[in-house]
Amino acid sequence: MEVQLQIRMNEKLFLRDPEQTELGKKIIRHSIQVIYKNGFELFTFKKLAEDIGTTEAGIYRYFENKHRLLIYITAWYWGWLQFRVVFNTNNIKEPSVKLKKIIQLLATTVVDDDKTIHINEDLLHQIIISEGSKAYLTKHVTEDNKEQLFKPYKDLCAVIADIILDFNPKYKYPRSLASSIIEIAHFQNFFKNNLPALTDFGQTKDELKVVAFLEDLVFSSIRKK
Amino acid sequence: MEVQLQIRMNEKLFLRDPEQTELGKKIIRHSIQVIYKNGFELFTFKKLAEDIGTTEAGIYRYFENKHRLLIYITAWYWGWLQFRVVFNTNNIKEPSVKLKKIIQLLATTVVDDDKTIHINEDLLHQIIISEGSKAYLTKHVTEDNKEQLFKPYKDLCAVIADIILDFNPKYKYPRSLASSIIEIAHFQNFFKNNLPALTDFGQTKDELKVVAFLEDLVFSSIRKK
DNA sequence: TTTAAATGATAGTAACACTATCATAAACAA
DNA sequence: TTGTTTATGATAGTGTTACTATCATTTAAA
Repeated sequence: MEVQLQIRMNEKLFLRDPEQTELGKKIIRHSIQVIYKNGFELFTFKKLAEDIGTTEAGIYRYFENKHRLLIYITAWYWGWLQFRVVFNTNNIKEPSVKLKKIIQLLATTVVDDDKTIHINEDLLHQIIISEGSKAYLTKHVTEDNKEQLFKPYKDLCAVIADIILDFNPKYKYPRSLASSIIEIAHFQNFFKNNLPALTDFGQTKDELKVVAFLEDLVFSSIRKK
Repeated sequence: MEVQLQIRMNEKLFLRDPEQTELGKKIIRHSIQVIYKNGFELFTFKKLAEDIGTTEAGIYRYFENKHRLLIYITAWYWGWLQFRVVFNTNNIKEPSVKLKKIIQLLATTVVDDDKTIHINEDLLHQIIISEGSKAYLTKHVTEDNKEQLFKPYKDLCAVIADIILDFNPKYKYPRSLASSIIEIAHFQNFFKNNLPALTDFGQTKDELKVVAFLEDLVFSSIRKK
């Protein structure tokens, strides 16, 4: 039996649903590669079109602009990550074990997931680390938020916050801690590879050090005092 | 007696030193306003030139491009913040008191500093929160880093890490914790105002809640166990 | 007072971020 | 089968952005 994972996306993110057509799926797959290669600032629909072998106009039929496409792929990532969190913490009773699992999922390299053929999850993870925050660090974040574009991020955050409360119902900052874990996981990963002086991990490529730092931080904070 | 604060900037950041001329100082002052108003993506040298009453070519004589200008003003901010940290923790013996002071400096609204006439520190602080990370989240971060463009950030981080070690010499992640404090202070502030579901601070504009969260996080982690 | 440096004014180019139009190919319905 | 949507391809065009270049003029330093 083969299981295919499909993540339902907010319809306001696109003009035409990219999951429904071949070209649409190509746009998603190739956009991840082209953003990874160029960085989001130098990423253009023209480059993407050339990579796919279509024209700019073709892309514009699916996405209003490159920023919406970025929100789309980040939203997809958050939805996918939430699935993995729920899946991997299922049947675990101990909230501490769940939290450790989550930290590991957040902070370590993604292994390409066969359940989604047209998305390279490892590249996507790298993009989220260096470009993800640009999805919401804009002047129009409030309007975008009203359209629920960041719901997958907020949902994931809520799931983690609930587990934190499960561990210690008296902890006062479950959501702030949840969003901080997510952001730190990405930032420390970026710093480790690009600005190592901002970390204690040196040039060692060992992601487990980020995990150890996060575990220490989280469990120190939420332990019952 | 009047004290003027001048922060020595890396010469690679500019083509002509903006501190040395009237137009240069106008570029810095107005760029903060125009970036604040438009956000960095929609900020252009043309808009800045119009705001100042000069021409695009005039700006290009000082800065290679808008990204270098962003690095310049973020670097200035880190330099200024380090000065404030050192100044405000001077003569304090207790590292815990120092750390609380630092958290407060990082997480609360800046009061405009009269020692630098041509810079509005409150606006600058707002820009750092929403645009600051874009200075290094690029494909060319490694080359920029080789030119020492992020030294002020790294220096500030080192100062904070030293105080953390002073509090607990056995703590294993002083630099990662320092950079995390800085980033969380900004992100939680941004989330509080724009994506409140990612925090526990609701729509209350009370910055002291971010301070309380950070203090709890930091002192839980670094206390001697 | 001479000379150099900084600024202003203007023009120009390649790329980017779109919008519009029309032809064709594939899918689907009568 | 034919007729009709629907998706795609191909091409063109517009306004803006991100620069570079040139030359005249004003301001500051020697």
